[in-house]
Amino acid sequence: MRWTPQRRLLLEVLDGTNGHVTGAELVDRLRAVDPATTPSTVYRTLRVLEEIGVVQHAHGRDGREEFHVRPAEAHGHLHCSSCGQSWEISPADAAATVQAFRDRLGFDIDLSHLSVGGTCATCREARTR
Amino acid sequence: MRWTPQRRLLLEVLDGTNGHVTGAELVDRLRAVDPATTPSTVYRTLRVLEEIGVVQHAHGRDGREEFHVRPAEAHGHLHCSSCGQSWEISPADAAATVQAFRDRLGFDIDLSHLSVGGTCATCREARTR
DNA sequence: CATACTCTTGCAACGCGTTGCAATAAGCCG
DNA sequence: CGGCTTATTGCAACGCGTTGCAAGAGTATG
Repeated sequence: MRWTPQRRLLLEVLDGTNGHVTGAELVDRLRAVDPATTPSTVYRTLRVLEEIGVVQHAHGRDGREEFHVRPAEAHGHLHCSSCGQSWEISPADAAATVQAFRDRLGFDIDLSHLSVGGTCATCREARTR
Repeated sequence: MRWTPQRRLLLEVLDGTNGHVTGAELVDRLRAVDPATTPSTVYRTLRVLEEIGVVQHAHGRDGREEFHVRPAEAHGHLHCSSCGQSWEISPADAAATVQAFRDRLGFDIDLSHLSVGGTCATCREARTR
């Protein structure tokens, strides 16, 4: 792995980011610092960073990429299709599900890539009221 | 809702489809019948069909759209990132998960849009062996 | 320090899906 | 049947992400 200016910059920007970012957002922030930034380089670098565990990505409800920086633990995400908010699924909450799929179907869920759509408690109450 | 030739054609092609199709595949099949087919019309029509329950869509592991035709029941999908195969999650298997999220987080999972990545039993065994 | 090896970059083009807008054509009503 | 309203279409352009390829720049080596 080579230590290039572009990668240095991407890591800097990622450090200034907490939580989730889409690919496009990252490109924008990078361009704000270095207008010469190229999307292909950014996305390629993100893939490399994912391989070595610096970021993880999943897909939002619309299929767009969302990157999660330096995750303490693998965890999935919840997206409310009504209010648009999103939350992390705590490892504790996910564990039972992961276990259930492993036991019943032998399928090993990739938690880091898990993105679940639906309706959050608040929106559901607001709707049924 | 208007009954146009384009919609008629799309429904015909959907009828000749079992299981899952990506948007691009549909456009290709439609073009094979009518070369004048326009992507925007196809995707717009698919959205309409989804609203009235004829199809449902989720996103594959790469974020691309996958349409499911005339689903008997809402159900999620499992995608193996190793062999690329995909399976339906039976309502029975999904029920416990849906219930768990509702109970613990108040979150109401949209099963029809659920797409879970991971490693299938076969691939996992092949790998650990 | 110069050299070679090969990993990275930028470019240009592509693929999938979406959107705004003007033109078209369904379906309704007299 | 003919005209009217408005849903639908096609076009063109855009947004996000990917890929092939040749040029460029890290890094290790002598």
